[in-house]
Amino acid sequence: MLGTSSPCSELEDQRLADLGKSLAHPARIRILRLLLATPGCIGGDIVDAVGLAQSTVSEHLRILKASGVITGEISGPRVCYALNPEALSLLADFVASLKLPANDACCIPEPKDAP
Amino acid sequence: MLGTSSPCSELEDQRLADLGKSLAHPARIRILRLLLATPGCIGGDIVDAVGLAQSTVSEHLRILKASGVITGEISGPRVCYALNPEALSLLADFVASLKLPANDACCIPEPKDAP
DNA sequence: CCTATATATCGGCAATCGACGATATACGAA
DNA sequence: TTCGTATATCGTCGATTGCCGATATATAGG
Repeated sequence: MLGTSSPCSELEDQRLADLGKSLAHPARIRILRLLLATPGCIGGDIVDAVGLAQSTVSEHLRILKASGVITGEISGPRVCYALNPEALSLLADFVASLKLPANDACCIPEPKDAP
Repeated sequence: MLGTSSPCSELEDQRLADLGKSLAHPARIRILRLLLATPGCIGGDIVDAVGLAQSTVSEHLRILKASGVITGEISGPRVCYALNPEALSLLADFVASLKLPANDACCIPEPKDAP
């Protein structure tokens, strides 16, 4: 039906929501903090730091990786996780746009009702 | 200065996660966009714009209000919703901090001192 | 080869989320 | 007052999430 009607809303809303979801759990925030603070962080240390089961931490890492916020590179028997802050640029820009005075940042959401 | 050294970043992690959760749904992103693009205060128009049931939209508005991202002021028979971008400052600062002098030195510091 | 380590995946369970319709409440207007 | 509009809340349902233990996979080393 609609599909490509909206130039910049539908898809971007979903993408922004995915990025928000990747930040929507304290364990994932903590993981990001650890990656920021640790020069060359690896998984085992993350498990200790967050205090959850290894499988649970692995799942959080999977979510962060899926949203692109972190990268995981196999390095021998371990995996090197690293921040990929560029993935959050879209979210950062959106949040920043909310602080600007009332302007039409992108496009005005249109009612579903079509003429 | 800000905090008290930070014996409990756990609270801040939770606060950041709550803010992230408020952005973790495309309908809520869309509502924020609408509030940004609309000069006046609106209520019922939001329901039309997101295309969900009125009770569902009200729930999303409640979530946004609970996290402080928007404010709702009673204005006659309607409610005037408005952005409160300051509530997102904590999240914005956190995201920005991830981009800073980040650890460019990826990965493990070599297994040099292997036993 | 076999063993130990590190990470990923599977199965299951309780809790939360998102959606809806129905209903309740608050206010202005007639 | 009563009526109509606008928003909030309630009850319920299916889907998803977060957590765990157990197991699978991959690699380094003996």
